[in-house]
Amino acid sequence: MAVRADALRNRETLLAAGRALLSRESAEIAFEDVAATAGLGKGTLYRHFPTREHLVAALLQERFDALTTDAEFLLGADYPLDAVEHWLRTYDRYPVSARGLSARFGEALADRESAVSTACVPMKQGFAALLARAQEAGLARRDIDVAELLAVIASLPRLSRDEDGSSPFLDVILRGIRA
Amino acid sequence: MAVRADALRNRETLLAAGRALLSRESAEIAFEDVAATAGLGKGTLYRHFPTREHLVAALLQERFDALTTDAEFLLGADYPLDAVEHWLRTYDRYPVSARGLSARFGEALADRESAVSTACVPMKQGFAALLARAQEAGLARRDIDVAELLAVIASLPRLSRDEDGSSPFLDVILRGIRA
DNA sequence: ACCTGAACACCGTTCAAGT
DNA sequence: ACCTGAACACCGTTCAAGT
Repeated sequence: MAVRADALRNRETLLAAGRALLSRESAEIAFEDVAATAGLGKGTLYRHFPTREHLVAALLQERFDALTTDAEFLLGADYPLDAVEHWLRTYDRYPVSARGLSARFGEALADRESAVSTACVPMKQGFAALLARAQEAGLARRDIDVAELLAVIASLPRLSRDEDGSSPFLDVILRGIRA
Repeated sequence: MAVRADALRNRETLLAAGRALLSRESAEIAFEDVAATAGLGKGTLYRHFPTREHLVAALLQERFDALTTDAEFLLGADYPLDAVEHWLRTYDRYPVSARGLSARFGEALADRESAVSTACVPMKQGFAALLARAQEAGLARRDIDVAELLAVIASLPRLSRDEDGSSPFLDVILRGIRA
């Protein structure tokens, strides 16, 4: 049950390499290259992260956690709908950047089986609570699937981005959510 | 300048093979397999379709054409906003199905350089005209990027689909479009 | 003018051998 | 218990030789 020190260190090295690759290339990452950049064997990479999805999930974990905290905090806000919109803007602005990553993210969020999907369950629940409050106040529509909403926003084409990193199309969606 | 008969026939065979592959597999298509299924050499495939995008564009052409015709027809409708919504529902329901295809489609639509993008210029223009009419009537918002709107709808997660093939999330977007 | 398929390269994945 | 890298497989792409 004890985790060897070198195993832990390797895991960190792999994550660092993954982070570097994801932020550099706008396109796709050669999974193999993560191992190479980390200076480790391919087998080690596969041992720690069975699929590239698992690596992505681990990399996004911090962001998920931050967003979960945000949601919990906003639960105490005065205006439920404002809280929902504020959270979604933050969510959208989060530089899931790195092109392919956001697309993959969107697909994964909608697919309940995926590694990323389970990694962000708390975040989803946090936002669902926020939304529920707005719905109960009669401010938001009830026919909204949280997973789909988040997936759509995550995969908003990253082309037309404003300077602050937000997507102009988000306004259309926010407006569509209101009751 | 004259096209050889066998070249034309091969092109059709390749398209048929591509169609078959795209409708069967829910996931991705091995580009190579298109040539194999068609019973032709890889070189022939590459001659006709330099990238898999070009093949996809050719396959989608009929649909684009049909949608362009729809848009032209609806330009004569009585209620501009209804016309816009009707057209978008048809667009959404079009079984661009085959999983990966719709995602690829969404990305391509947003990317002006892509082969798919140029293939659907008339369709985009047709819809843009419909939308402009609704905007002039004060029924639709003006801050809408046509390419982005179509790209988003095309990449709506294909998971939660109603029986008729439409996405429930489309309602959120339609509502968000209204002035 | 077009077609073919061998040949090369790249990348994902596994696993026997090592520590 | 974990790491390594050779080895295999698959697929994309090119191109010299053929018709």
